[in-house]
Amino acid sequence: MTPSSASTAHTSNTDFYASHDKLYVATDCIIFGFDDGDLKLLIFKRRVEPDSGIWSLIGSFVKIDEDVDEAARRVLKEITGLEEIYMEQSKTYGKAERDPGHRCISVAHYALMRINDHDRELTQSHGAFWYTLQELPRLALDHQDMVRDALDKLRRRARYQPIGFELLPEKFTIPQLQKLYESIYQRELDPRNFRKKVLSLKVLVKLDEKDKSGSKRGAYLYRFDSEKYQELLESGYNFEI
Amino acid sequence: MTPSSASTAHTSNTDFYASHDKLYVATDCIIFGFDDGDLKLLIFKRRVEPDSGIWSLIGSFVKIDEDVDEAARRVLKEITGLEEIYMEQSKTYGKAERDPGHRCISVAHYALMRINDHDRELTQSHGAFWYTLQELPRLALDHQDMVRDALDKLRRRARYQPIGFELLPEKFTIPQLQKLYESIYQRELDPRNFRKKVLSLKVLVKLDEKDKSGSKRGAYLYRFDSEKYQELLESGYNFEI
DNA sequence: GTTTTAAGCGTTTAAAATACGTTTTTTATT
DNA sequence: AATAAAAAACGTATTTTAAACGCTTAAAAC
Repeated sequence: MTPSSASTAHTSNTDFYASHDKLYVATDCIIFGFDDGDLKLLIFKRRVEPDSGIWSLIGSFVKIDEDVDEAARRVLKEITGLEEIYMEQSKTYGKAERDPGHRCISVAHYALMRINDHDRELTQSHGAFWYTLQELPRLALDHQDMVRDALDKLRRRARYQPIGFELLPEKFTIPQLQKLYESIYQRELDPRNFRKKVLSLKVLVKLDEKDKSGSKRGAYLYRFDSEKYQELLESGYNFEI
Repeated sequence: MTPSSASTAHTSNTDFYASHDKLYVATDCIIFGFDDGDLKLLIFKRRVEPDSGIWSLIGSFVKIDEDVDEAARRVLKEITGLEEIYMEQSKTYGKAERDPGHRCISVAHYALMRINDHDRELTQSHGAFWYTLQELPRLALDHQDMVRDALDKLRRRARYQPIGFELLPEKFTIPQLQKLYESIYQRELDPRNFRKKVLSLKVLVKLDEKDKSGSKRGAYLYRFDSEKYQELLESGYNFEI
């Protein structure tokens, strides 16, 4: 009855496991999106009792034959209809008392997605809505901590991996990209220095189109060149923004 | 029967949980130590069947009423006899097939400790030994991945948090500190620039003692001033090495 | 006393970050 | 039709930080 992973335990005493038929494992998703110049979070208003009306992250139990990250992808698909979403494991929340009444460990994941991409009706039919970080209501359980920690990880990772592009449409302008980084780091950046910096990374391709929605003059559209980025990585380059 | 954390699931369909009485949660510890100029890892040779003789990380099941990080601390104490060890959650390993035969999710933690501090007899009585990263034998299950990922996280974190000091004795010399960073990053550093950099951080206190073990001339001992570090942090300073 | 070795202090050069000026393109206004 | 307004795009100067390298010092070994 000793599973071979737990066989790594240096004690072979596993009899406390007799009562372990009540340990649940779940996953909760911190879903980030960028729209209207603001970083937003997709949260969910429960419609069923108990706790109907309380905002929380979207989650689910992990099935017995399912990878934990697969469970997170399943949740994302159910709520957004999308399969190819950038996702990272954030942190596992394992306090014995974090969920009153039951022992449940949650493996949080954060996801980055383009808000326009997904089926707005589907999310609304689930009672899910986008909130800016400023407007965010109080969340259930330790979900507040989950958001804080995920944001922290997102900020750190965005500095050395080009994950920002996951939040923008395929084609975007430099000023749009700047607004994204400003909303992630919650501080203003100098437009001239920002432009210089991102163009020096050599992973953006300038297109012949302009986007006129943001200004009179319009700004050139760019796209992220992931092949070029891979090449650069392989030649020992390190991205940093 | 719906736990309220999983109540964050937007689906109330929880009947797949019927078979969940066989989902185990464990923790495995990646224990780093620094000795003799080298970064080392404490690993464990199983003495009992099955898998006797296979090297692996040290781990244990999480008890039903125990915080996950508490479980990791318990493991650390059992194997080293120490309670106050620096520890961070690393990552959760949740592939359904990671442990042949049983469904077991493992929440890995990495720990940093001073090798001389701990009870060598205790570790040896558990069949645990220190190995350098170069000498590391093949490990059981996905423990190889756990080591790689933990090392990656350690490297990233060591750049912006003064965690290196957890691996050194209370009093240490600048050249010792340099060797530590060299062994973490696996590359040589210029001693003159390194000295300049760490002293500019203003968190080391020079003592009136010298350590003569490393050279004829001897090098001044320093200690890390954690109060000063906290002060600096609060005044918006950010440590970076 | 001379050699050897690492510690400790310093300077020079290169690169990166920051601050800020100017021109360009287009729409709106008079 | 001329002009003002606003953001985009490009450029330069300054400051800060990182990298490269020289020299002196202290103490043991010969």
